[in-house]
Amino acid sequence: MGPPFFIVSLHMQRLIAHISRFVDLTEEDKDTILSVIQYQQVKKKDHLLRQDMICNANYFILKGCFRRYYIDEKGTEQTIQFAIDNWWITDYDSMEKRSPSSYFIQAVETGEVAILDKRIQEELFQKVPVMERYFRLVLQRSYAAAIQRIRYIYEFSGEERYNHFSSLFPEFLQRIPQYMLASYLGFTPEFLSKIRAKKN
Amino acid sequence: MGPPFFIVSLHMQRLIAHISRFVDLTEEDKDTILSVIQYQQVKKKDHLLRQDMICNANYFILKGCFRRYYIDEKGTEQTIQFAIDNWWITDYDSMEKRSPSSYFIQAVETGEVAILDKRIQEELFQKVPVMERYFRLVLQRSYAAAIQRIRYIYEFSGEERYNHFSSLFPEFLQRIPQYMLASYLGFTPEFLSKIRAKKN
DNA sequence: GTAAAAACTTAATCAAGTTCAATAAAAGAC
DNA sequence: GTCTTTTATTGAACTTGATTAAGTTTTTAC
Repeated sequence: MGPPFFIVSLHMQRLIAHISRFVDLTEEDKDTILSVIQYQQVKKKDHLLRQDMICNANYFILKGCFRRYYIDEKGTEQTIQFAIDNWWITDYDSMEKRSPSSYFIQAVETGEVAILDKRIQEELFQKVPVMERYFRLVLQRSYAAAIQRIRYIYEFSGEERYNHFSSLFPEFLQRIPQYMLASYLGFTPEFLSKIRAKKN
Repeated sequence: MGPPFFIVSLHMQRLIAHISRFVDLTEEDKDTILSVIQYQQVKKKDHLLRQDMICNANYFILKGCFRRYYIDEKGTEQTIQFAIDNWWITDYDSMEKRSPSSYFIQAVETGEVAILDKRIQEELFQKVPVMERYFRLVLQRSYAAAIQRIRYIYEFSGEERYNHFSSLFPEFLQRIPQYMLASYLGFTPEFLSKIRAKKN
C-alpha cells in the first residue's frame, strides 16, 4: 500500500512546478497531467528498467538519486548517467525504436518517481500539446549537457574531473558509492582511491 | 548572387523530406516552412557562428560537411561535432540562454545550409505546431547519440574508436583533415598518425 | 551482535596516449 | 610553377591511468 493520496499529490506538484518553468499550463492542463502520470516509490537498488527489456516509460525524479548503467564486456557495471530531483531518466533509444535496452535504470537510494508511460505520453501530447514543447526544451538542455560532458572528458584529466565534480556536488559524494562515481567520471575505482589519498 | 529559385527550391526539398520522415505535413505546412526558412551557400572554411557571438539560428545541412569546434586553453582547435547531410547543427545553449557561444561552426567543405532563425522558429511553431514535435524527435536522437558517444569514449581505446569510425564512414576519411578527426575522436593528431602507420 | 558480502585502499607493474621537436608532404596563393 | 602555409609523420622521453592482487574497512542480513 502506498502513501495517502494527498501526500502523493503534494509530491507530484514538483513535476507541475518543473513543467511550469518552461511552459504555461492552465489549471485544466495541470489536472490532465496529474490524472495520467503515475506515482511510485522505489527502494534502494530496485530497478525501473533492466537490460533486454523494452523501455516503456520516462521517469521524472521527485526525490532520491537514480542511475543508468550498463554491464561492459568484463562484467563491470558502468554508470553512464545520474539523475536527481527534477531530472528525467529513460532510454530514449529503446523507447522510440521499441528495441531491447542495453541499460539498467536503478535507484541508488530510496526515492520517488513520476512515471510517464510511452503510450500515455502520446495521448497527453494530444490533450496538452504544450507538453511537446516542454519535452523539446528539456531535451535541448539534456543534449547540450551531454555535449558539455564530452568536452569535459576530453579537456580535463581524471583528477580534474573528480575535483570539479566534488566542488559542484559536495553533498553527492556522501550519497553515492565511489565505484559508481568512478565509472561515471570515466576511470577505475582504484584510481579514485589514489586521487583521494593524494589529497591527504 | 545566389543560384536561381528553382534550384534553391529543389535543394530545400531535402529538408521537407527529412521533416516528413518524423511528422505528417500538409501542403500548406510545407509552403509555410519553405517561406520562412532561408537558403545559404557556404564556402569552405567560412563560419556560421564564431566564439563570443550569440547563436541566432539552427542550421540544417543540405549538402557538405560542417563542424562545431572550440579553442582550448593551449590555443588548439577541438572539434566537438561533425554534421553532414540531413543533420542540424547549432549551439542550443547559446541560442536558448542568449549567452555568448564558446563554439565556432564552420564549413569543412563548401556546402549548403537551410537556416532557421531563432525568432522565426518561434513563429513557425505557432503556424505549424507539428514542428515542435519534429524538433523534439530530432533532439531525442541527438541526445541518445551523444550519450552513445560518451559510452564509446569510455569503452574503447583511441585505436578502436578510429577503426570503428573509419569502417562506419570510409568516404569521410578522405573529406576531412586528420587533425579535425583526431580531436573529434579525443586524441592528438600525432597519435592518429601512429595508428595509421601501424596498419601498414 | 556476528558472519558474510560489498566497497574501498594500497602498491607494483604495464599499456595507452601526450608532449616536444624536427622533418616531410601536401595544399593554396600569387 | 614556385614560394609559403598548412597538414601529416616519426621518434624519444614522459605522464596518466589500467590491471592485478592482496589486505582493510564498511555495510547488510539474519
